Amino acid sequence: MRDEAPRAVTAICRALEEQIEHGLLSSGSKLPAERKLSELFATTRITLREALGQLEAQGLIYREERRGWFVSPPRLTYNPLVRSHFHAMVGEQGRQPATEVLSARLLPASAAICALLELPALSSVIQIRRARRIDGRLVLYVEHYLNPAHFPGVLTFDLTRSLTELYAQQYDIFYGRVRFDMVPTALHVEAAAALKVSVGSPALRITRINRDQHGRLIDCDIEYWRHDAIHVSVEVPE
Amino acid sequence: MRDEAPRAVTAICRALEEQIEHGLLSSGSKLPAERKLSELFATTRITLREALGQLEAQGLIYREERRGWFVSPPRLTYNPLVRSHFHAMVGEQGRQPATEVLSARLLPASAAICALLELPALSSVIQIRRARRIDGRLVLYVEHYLNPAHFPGVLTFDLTRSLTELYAQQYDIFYGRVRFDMVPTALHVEAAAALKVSVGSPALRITRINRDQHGRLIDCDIEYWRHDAIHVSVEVPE
DNA sequence: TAGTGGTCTAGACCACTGA
DNA sequence: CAGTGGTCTAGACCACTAA
Repeated sequence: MRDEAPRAVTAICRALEEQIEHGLLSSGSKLPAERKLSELFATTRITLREALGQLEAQGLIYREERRGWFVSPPRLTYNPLVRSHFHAMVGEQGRQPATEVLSARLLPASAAICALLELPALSSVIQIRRARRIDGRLVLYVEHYLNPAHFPGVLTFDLTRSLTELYAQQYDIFYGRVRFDMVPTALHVEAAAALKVSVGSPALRITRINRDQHGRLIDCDIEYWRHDAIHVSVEVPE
Repeated sequence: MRDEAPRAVTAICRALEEQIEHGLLSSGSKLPAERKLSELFATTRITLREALGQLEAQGLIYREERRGWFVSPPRLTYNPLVRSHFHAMVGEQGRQPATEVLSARLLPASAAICALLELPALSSVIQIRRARRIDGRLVLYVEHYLNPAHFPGVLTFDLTRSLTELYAQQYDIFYGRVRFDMVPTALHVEAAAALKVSVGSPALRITRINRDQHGRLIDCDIEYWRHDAIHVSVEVPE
């Protein structure tokens, strides 16, 4: 049943795993070129890339589009039960956060967004698209959709900040009930482009639907995390 | 920047997605042979398999080792905050659960298990390995590790049942605090063999560390879910 | 036993990155 | 501009599944 075939792909994976574990290839460092590696392991690039793909699936290495393969840094711990935001969470774990705004505008809500925010047909929503980094590495692509009724003039503020803080300081709005939905999936074209990785890379999609202190639906986020950058932790009390 | 290249792989993905969405290929049905498909799309098997791999990453299709490709059924909703167990959860969602025991025995605890259960060095633990199905499809491989001090004679019972119920009925032990850790990763050799899929298939690993009503660490589970079979949902109260 | 998926070879061209 | 990754071709053999 188990045959432990000494497949070429398996052998390459083992060799690279071992080098990484023992710190010969340290977190964030770049692997040699694919052609170099395929020569080193006496195989073809196709076979070598299959091995790299498996290590990527495991979350041990990752790639940046056209730049090569790198050793994955440790995962960020994400606790949905703790009210926090990206910058605080990353900082608390001793890492460097960064945010860039890709676009921010009012647009017609798609049917899916209308459903999430319980808006009537043909509503407008404020969409904010952002990309976020940890220690310089792009790890998260987010689309925020805000109910414009609650956030007049929000597009005039600095949107690289935490929205949580902005809501509190400018609108006296705080998060109340929140619903999280997490689905392992792959990056679509837009998310892949924003994170500078190839379409179809594995990802964890986290959808958040947020209510405020009065129980009103105020906004929702659709987050795409690189699958190797995150670790979700939930502590359930008695 | 965006170039929307009409790549062969992308075109194949689009075509198959469209057929699946419109129900021409229904949930659970088998795709034609790879050679047939590569002929149909006028390309090589390598290229075709790249496209299938992307659809697999998205969770739209899955494969069974050496049996072919199938359209993925809907995901099971998994809510860590709701105390339930596999059979109840699956049944409530209108699906057919099934469990098989792969092995059950007392063995020396690995260092990792000692740490999770806070056992002294060189302890023994009870290991139960099981595979679980939804509507006939293998979706979950689990390793349970029980502190033997709390469960004398547990190996003599029927272990295809829910352990939650067994603990309650035979030992008056109920779950108290529970800690969940969820990590997107790939299936290792044992898990892949149990689920009859290829090593390195994407998966969601959920580690549960369970305490009883007295706050004692009683057991832990290491679950490997097929990544396209699950959808984690968490509702956070105010 | 026929057909299928799993694996591998040995190349090729292009677009882009980084020096 | 050299080198790299992204993509693709056109085959091959083997082990296993299903009839």
